[in-house]
Amino acid sequence: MHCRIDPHSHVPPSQQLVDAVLDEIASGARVPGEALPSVRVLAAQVLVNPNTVARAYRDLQQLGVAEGRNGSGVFVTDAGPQRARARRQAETLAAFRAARDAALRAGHDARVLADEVERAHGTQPAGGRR
Amino acid sequence: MHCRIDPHSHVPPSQQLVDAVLDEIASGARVPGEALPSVRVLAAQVLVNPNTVARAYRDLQQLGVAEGRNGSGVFVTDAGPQRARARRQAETLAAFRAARDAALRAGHDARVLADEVERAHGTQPAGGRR
Amino acid sequence: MHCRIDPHSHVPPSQQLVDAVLDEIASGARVPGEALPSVRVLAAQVLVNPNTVARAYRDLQQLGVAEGRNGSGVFVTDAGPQRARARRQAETLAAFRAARDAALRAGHDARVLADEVERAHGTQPAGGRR
Amino acid sequence: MHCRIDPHSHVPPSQQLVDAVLDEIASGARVPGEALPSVRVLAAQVLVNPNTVARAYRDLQQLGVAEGRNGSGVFVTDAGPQRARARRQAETLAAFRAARDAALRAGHDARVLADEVERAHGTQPAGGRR
DNA sequence: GTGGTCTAGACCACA
DNA sequence: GTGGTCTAGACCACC
Repeated sequence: MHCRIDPHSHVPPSQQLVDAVLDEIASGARVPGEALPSVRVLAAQVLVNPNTVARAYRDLQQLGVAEGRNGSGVFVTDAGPQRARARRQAETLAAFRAARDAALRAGHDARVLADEVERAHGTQPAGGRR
Repeated sequence: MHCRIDPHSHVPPSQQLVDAVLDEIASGARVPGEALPSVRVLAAQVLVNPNTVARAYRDLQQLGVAEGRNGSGVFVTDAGPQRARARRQAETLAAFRAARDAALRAGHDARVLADEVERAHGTQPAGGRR
Repeated sequence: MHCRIDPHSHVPPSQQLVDAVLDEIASGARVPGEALPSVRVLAAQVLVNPNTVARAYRDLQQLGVAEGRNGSGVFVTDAGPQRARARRQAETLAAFRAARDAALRAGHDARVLADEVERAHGTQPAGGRR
Repeated sequence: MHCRIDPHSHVPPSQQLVDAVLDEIASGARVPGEALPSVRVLAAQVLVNPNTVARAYRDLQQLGVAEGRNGSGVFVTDAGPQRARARRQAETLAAFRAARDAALRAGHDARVLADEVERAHGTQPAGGRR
């Protein structure tokens, strides 16, 4: 899991985790039937409380992209990749438009912003993971 | 003040107010020496508690963008427009980049995103207000 | 009236005015029977609302150092100088000790502070007005 | 936390708390990484509303002297002692000079005031805590 | 348990 | 009328 949790962000850590896992599933980095990292392992890795990870996993199950099996862990569902992709694409597009509007409203030039996107294209491959 | 407070957003209402006022000052819709809406009036207008508006105004003063004059109101400072512009431009650019990265990571095409920016150029004039 | 009202101070403007007038009476710059500046004149001079001056004058009368006569103004009482002196000396000494304690607590050197007092002696004559 | 909140003072309780905490950090009584008393505990201790303490802690964070960690408490930052010292020394020196001027203006003798400082030297050690 | 924010209502001082 | 602060009690998310 290549992600950094920003405790100063307004979006709560548990949701940052959900988004990160959705990204991994959507990008194919996690395939159906594959297990997610254990709660305590992931908690140690991203430096948050295990309860926070547990909550994120619960949310992922509620979204239908993951399922908990007895006591053996949490696994990506068959429908996971599709749902994750749909959800993340819709979310990020909406967020992108909102950020674009705010930036234009603040006086940024549309050409400069478009250039920010084009330039990032090489640096940040579309389907890759961070 | 043309703004809507979204109580479901993760960003707290008081900060939404701060951002809205910064936008107005940055865009020139409020000029130095001009009074902001009174706490009570704005509170009634955006349907939040007066304390929430008071907190936003307090933050604006702390940013050096507005100053409260004892019993007569809160006014835009001389340095207000400059500081508001600088702050909003930095904030929105950072948010734009973050949203761009998230969108690319979710699989959106860079050319499509760039097009989103270009197309919005006419609809959303750079210096305009919402 | 040589005084500046600081609207950013925690001590309210009306009390700053009271202190300034007490200083003048205590120092002998205003003698018994002498009229204080009219409310509106003083208000214009120190850039505060006439109500604020009126309140200060009311407080001065309540302290017994000034008395309002019919409609002709507010005048220094016979006991004014004595009371003003007593009050200001007690107040300023207490404030001085408190400021001294806070400064020492913050790590300032007592010798340096004492020097601040000695050096000011020439600059700031003891019985003078600012 | 050895402090008394004076509800009759013109300086608001939340700022009295800020000053008290700054004093503690500046004096070394609280070291970087150390937690401040919890909002609720301190509120009970000094007999103010928890919101008042929360506001003081918020101000301390905004000064860069403390940082809130999400659910575990508020902690002194690495730069805390340095910033607290700088701020308190500047504040108390300014207040000392103002009190000195007022005392001189009220007729106190400079030598007596200087003596007040010297005499307190033994009683009130420079780096000590109250 | 922790802090962070909001709502609601009050008081104060100034204009 | 204005802003500024406090109190009181609630909700949320994290530890």
